Amino acid sequence: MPELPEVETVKNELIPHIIGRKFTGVTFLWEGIVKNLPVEDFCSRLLGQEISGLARHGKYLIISLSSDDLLVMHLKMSGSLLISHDSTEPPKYTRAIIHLDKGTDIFFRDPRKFGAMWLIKDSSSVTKKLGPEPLEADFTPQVLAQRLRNRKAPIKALLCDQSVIAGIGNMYSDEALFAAGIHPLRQGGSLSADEIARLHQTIQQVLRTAIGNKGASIVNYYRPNGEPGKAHFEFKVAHGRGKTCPVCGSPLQRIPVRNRGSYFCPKCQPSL
DNA sequence: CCCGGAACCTGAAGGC
DNA sequence: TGCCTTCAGGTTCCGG
Repeated sequence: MPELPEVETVKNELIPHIIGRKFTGVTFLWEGIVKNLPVEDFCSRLLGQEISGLARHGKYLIISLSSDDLLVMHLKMSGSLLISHDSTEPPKYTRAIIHLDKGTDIFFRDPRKFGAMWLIKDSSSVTKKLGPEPLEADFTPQVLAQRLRNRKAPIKALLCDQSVIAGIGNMYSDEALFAAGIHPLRQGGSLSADEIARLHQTIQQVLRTAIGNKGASIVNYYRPNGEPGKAHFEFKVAHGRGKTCPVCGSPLQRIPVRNRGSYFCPKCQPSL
């Protein structure tokens, strides 16, 4: 599932292949992937434009174009962006093929059809709803404390809320909470300053390690070259169905939080 | 504003 | 073998 480390990897590995390239067309295998305008308009506006930049905001990818258009993409749960250099056949579940000059294609593969693309003029419609970037210098323990203050929702749900912090999802929230020894159902506002400092540190550590491992490929995530990431090999609890705690050996527990499977160690992450 | 649950999707895996 | 249920989950929308 693409979260911040996966989207960051896609961005980094896509950049050398697409910067300076021009759009020569788009082939749709499922038109529902474009959300905010008819696909005909989408295609005609892209045609001939040159890609000048690629940035990540939270889990969003934003491609800047030679006009003032921005091509925004979200991989949601099961999306991949795969580079093809020689007009190879698109893999199963490819929903759109973005054709660039010099023989480069990008396959937007997405088995569950949650992925999305928008063509917009102003990135603020995307960025204004996002909280701070957890790996930026301005994300301090004090900022985290302020975002959690007086919140009654489970800390697990708040970590996954993009307006609280940008880029964290189900896997990395479970990993960060385990590393910090905090129970996923603790109310956000009940965390002590010590716990917030620990959580701030483990959020950054977990995300940085995963970026170093090029993301986690549990299901449906691939790097642009088609290879899987390796971050999931270092997961302690995330997706740990039927497993035991690597620290104390207790059986991991699974509870739904906001209808999302949350794995944790009942001994290392006590509820009070 | 805050919180929780449903809906959108489809394939994999496990139970019987 | 085959059917049924559960699990996977990012985001948005809706009701309280």
